[in-house]
Amino acid sequence: MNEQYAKLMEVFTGMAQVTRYCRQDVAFCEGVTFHQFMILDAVAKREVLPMNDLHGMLAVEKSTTTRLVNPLLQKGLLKRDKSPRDSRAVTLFLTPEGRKIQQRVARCLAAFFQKINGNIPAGREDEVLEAIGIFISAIKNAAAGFDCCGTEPTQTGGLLQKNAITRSTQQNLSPAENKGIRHRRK
Amino acid sequence: MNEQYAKLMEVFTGMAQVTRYCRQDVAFCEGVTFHQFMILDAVAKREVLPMNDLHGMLAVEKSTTTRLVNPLLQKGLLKRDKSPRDSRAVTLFLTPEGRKIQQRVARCLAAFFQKINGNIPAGREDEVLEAIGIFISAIKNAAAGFDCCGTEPTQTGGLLQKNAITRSTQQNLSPAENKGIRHRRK
DNA sequence: GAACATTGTTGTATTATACAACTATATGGC
DNA sequence: GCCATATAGTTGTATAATACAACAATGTTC
Repeated sequence: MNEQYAKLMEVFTGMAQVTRYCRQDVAFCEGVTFHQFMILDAVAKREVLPMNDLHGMLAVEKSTTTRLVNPLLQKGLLKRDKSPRDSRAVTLFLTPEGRKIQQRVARCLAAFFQKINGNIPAGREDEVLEAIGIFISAIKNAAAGFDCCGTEPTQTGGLLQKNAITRSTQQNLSPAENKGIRHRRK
Repeated sequence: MNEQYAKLMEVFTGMAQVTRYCRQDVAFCEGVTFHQFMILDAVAKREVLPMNDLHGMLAVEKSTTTRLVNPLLQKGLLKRDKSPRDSRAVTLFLTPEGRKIQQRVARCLAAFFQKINGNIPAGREDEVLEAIGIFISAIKNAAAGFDCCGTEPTQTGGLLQKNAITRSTQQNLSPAENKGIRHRRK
């Protein structure tokens, strides 16, 4: 059991390292970052993607979705439309330029993936991929509603939302006691 | 091949989601974040950990290491020492409080890990874990020196360092003239 | 001992991200 | 139809993570 713990810890460490490789602010290819490409790819797959679906795919807050999508709009790779069914909702689709970039990056990525595959012992590629899938699902399920120290119910139900636990214990540093009150503007 | 691509893309998406679960700024347990715990754990394992080793473990720049360690020092969970061999170098060790927290969080984490294991089909736990290990190594190897679109040699040799590719949209490179002004101590 | 290399910190800038408050729209009960 | 409430998205604000550059204090080499 203790050994299992050590192994898992190592796995998480490895995942953290790998994750940092796909660094968010670094352009992977064609001027888009890895995560930006994930969005392009998701849109490409669906042709027209409701913004609302993106929150879940990225596992982030809706405001974050907005901000992650913004640079792609600014670059002219994505466009927005109002949903005809619900005029609050927004859908995303690729511009011609966006489609071009998506395809180019996909080709680059395929090369990367091939290199990864080349580093997996021959014949075990499928097995390994399947195992990762299992593992990821296992984590997601374990994470859903898991509350380590009983700090709080945390029944927000989000798939991976574990927020709300004492947002940082950051004390002093910059006092900045301007705990400004929310003023309605306009 | 195209299917392989789709599968890998899905895996990366899943990893991104899972990673965000271990959100960096959110306390996981006992007031420390997941990543902070990784540091505590690393120190606990080695008793005395040279700061310099941490860069690689975390796969970050040295300045980042400094800043990631800082909150743990402030909380009194870690202390620093000068290395006796090299007075530039710093080593880290746990305070009694730090040891206590590390153990407590480790227990929480063990529960989490157990839950994960519980979500893996019975009898396949080891197989799955091994596969992840293989996969992570494969990515690391593939990432080392991989340059998607031939933007540049990028022969910096770091294990996962892929920096230096057009940092964001930043165009105006700082002129080369700031290159030789190194000595002006005190 | 001077030139260079290494370790760590600090200055600066950018991205990712959440939460709260807000706007605009939808929906269900009456 | 009208209100109360719910939902989709945006914006204000704040913080963390992170890199790179420049620096300081040491070590190393010849």
